[in-house]
Formats: sequence, structure tokens, C-alpha cells
Amino acid sequence: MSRPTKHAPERGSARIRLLEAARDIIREKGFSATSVDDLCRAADVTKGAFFHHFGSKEALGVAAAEFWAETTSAFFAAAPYHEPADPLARVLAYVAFRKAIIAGALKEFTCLVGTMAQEVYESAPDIRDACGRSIFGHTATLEDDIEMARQQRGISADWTAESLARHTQAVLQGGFVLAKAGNDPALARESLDHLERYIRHLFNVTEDDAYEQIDPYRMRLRADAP
Amino acid sequence: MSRPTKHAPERGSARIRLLEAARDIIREKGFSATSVDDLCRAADVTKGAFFHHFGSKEALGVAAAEFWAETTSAFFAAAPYHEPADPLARVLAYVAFRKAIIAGALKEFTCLVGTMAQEVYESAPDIRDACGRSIFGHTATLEDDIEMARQQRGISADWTAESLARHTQAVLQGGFVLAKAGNDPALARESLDHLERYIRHLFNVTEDDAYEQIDPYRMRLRADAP
DNA sequence: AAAAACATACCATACGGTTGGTATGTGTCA
DNA sequence: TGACACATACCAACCGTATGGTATGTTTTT
Repeated sequence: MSRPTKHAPERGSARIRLLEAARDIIREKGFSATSVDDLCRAADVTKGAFFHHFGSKEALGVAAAEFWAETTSAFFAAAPYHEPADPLARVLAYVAFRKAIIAGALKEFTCLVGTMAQEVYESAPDIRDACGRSIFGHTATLEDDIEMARQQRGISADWTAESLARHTQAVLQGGFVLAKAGNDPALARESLDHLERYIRHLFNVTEDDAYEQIDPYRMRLRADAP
Repeated sequence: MSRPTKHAPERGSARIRLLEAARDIIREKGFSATSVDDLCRAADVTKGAFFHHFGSKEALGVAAAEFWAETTSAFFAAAPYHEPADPLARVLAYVAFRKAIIAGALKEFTCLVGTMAQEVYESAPDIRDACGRSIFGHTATLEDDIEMARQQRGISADWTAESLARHTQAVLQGGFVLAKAGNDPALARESLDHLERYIRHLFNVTEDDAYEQIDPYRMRLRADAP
């Protein structure tokens, strides 16, 4: 959190710090309850700097959603759930990975853009659309693996890869809502277990099947567990 | 919840109007963005009346969640999805009913307590807990039908009726989030289709089975459609 | 030198909440 | 029965503060 020295000024360092503060504080208090002063205090910048980088609070909301899209897509691209050679294994590994990162405080693993969209969908269309691009951009990264698994296994489905990818995101977002309402992260994990069972059913893969065949990534997660 | 007193037949009319205004405006703008003045204006009462009935804005939030719990539980208790004699049919009819009432504007069918919980879970524990009681009180009304269906059909499951009921609610809440982010109610209905398919899989009931056997309520919904 | 990146001081308003009051109903007891 | 004490429901005006936003600098980088 310490500011960079005057002679090594990171380009847009105040801007980045404001976006990071927005990510953390909006996830904790919501967009409306987060004041510009809150953000300036957390980022250790003045209001002048804030309005130099963002034309309005709403513009910051849009930028925060875009920042979230950038950072999370980098995070998921680098995540190990892409490792399995089998496409269905990658899909199941994704679910297992999402489940594994649900840990700690609620504000640390819940979704910024889901929270913001829920709150401002009607009053701030620009923010809503930026949140939508982040969410549906992410679901799109799952579609190829789902479609590959479907074709490879000859599943003639009455559902599309697109819709199953979106459903996966819906289960995640809904799990977050229940976890918040019940103040218990386990509620989010619980729904992911149902999602995993659903996907296995869709692909006729039962729990009895050897895991190392279908889901080596999940095996590794289990082996790493204490 | 509203204590029935002998005197003052018109008692609490301002209170009720404020709770109805809260239900509508908070669903549209969120809790923080909804001002006390907004509510007073919509309910056509003065601020003095507001703070006569509610000790604070947060107290109104709690009361609004409780009001939501009361009105929705009466609504669902009177809904026709309880009609089928078969318990699994009732569960599937519930999902079909939830899908059927997703229509019109987002603010008209989305969930007040899900929205509020998502927003204030960290900053207003009293409201969060009231939202939790509303949500999990509702999921509990599904548990008996699920458990009866399970026993009747001899399903030896690695899941509980409780967790499946909660998952159903998670899919609904997540569907609402996606519908808001994508500004399209169809996104919520889409996830309910996956949920229905999941439940059918769990109970080994395929789409090919005769509907009138398993789900007369759904048949009626279809017949009623234009 | 130009412009981008900050900082300081300030503003109008909207915010949640308080105050002091009125009108009306209700239980009580002389 | 009536008058009195008390409670409830509601209102208009007001208060201190926090809010998003601006005007005008100063510093730093190119």
C-alpha cells in the first residue's frame, strides 16, 4: 500500500491503487455504500487524483469491472485446471478449482461484478454492461472444453455448451448469494458439488469411475489436502 | 409479524405502505441507494412517520426482509404446484412454477432478500440474518417433498434433501444475477432448465417419460401457454 | 515547454436522524 | 357518564455531516 517513490513513479499508480481499492471495498460494502472518500483514503490519494483519472464515480465502477475482467481472466488462464488432456476432465477440474478457491472470508472470494450487477443493473446501465461483459466473457472460456467433451463422447444433448457454461456461472453466483445470506462459505461449495454431479450425469460419468482416468487435476487437489 | 392490536383499525397503514415501497424500490436500486426520502415519497408519508415506525433505516431493512418472508411464503403456500399427488411431480412443478413467474421486468420478479443480502452481508448483519431466515425458511418448504420422493422411489443418494433444496435456491439466485448482468430474464429461465434436467437425472426420470404421469402441473402450464 | 499527474480548498446538496408538536383513540375511575 | 391520563399515529421544520463534484493550483515526466 505504500506509495511509490517520487523518482520511480509507476505509470498510473494512483489509478491502479484506486481500482484495487474499489475491488476490495465494493466487494465488502457494495457500490453505492462505497464513497469516493473511502476509495481515496484506501488508495492514499486525494480527490483531485480520483477525478483526474475517472470522470465520475460511475466511470470508476465501469473501470473497476473492466479491471476485474482483466485480472481474473489472467488468473484463470494461468490456473492449473487446463492441464488434463481430456476435455471433460478439464471441465470437472474447473469446477473443482472454483470450489477450491472458495476459502477464507466472503469478501475475498466473492465476485465483484456479480455483486455490482445485482445492485446497479437498473440505475447504472454502463456498469451493468461492463459487469455483463466480464461474466459472459468468462463463461465463454469454458465453452470449447464443454463442446469438445460433448463431441468426443458422442453425447447428443438437448443443451448447448454455451448454456451449460452459463449455468455453471449461475451456480457460482447463486452459491455466493447463499453463502452471504447464511454467512457460511460452505453453502457455495455445496452447490458446486451438485453442479459436478450434474455434469457427470450429463456425460454418463459416475463417481465410481477411476479419478485418474477422468480428473487427474482433482486427484492432485485431493492429494494436496491436509 | 405485525402485532394485531384491538384499537386503531387503520393501524400501520403508513407502515405497510413503507414496507411495500421498500420492497419495490430496494429491488430496483438496492438498499444503500434507496434513501429514506425516497421511501417516504413513494409511501406518501413524512419522515416523522418513518422514524415513528422504524428506529433507523437499518431497522426498516430488517422489517422489509421479514415482510418479504411473510408475503412470499403466503404466495408460495397458495400456489398450485402443490397439487400433484406424486412428491417428485410436486418438486418438478415447483421448478416449473418458478420458471413460469420469471416474466416482465427484472425488478418485478427478482428476489428482495437475495439482493439485500448480497449488498449488506458485511455491513449490516441484522439485515443479512433476516434475509437468511427468509431464504432458508423458503428452501425448507421444499425439503419434505424431496425427501418423500427420494424414499418413495428408493433413491440411495449421496446428497440430502436439505442440500438439494438449497441448491435449487442457489440456481434461482444465480439465475437472477445473470439475468441482471445480461439484462435478459431468459438467462434465469435457462438455468432452471438445467436444474430440472438435473433433478430428473437424480430420480432417473427422463424427458421421454409421459408427463401426465410425472408432472401434471407442468402439463397444465403448457396447455395454458398461448 | 507542454502536458500529464497529482494536491488543496471549496461548494451545493442530499443524507440519516431529531425535535417539538397535533389529532385522535382508549382505558380508568370518581 | 364524563373528564382525565395516557398512548398511538402522524406531521413540518430543522440539524450536523457526508456526499459527489469542481476550480485552481503545484509537481513531475516527457
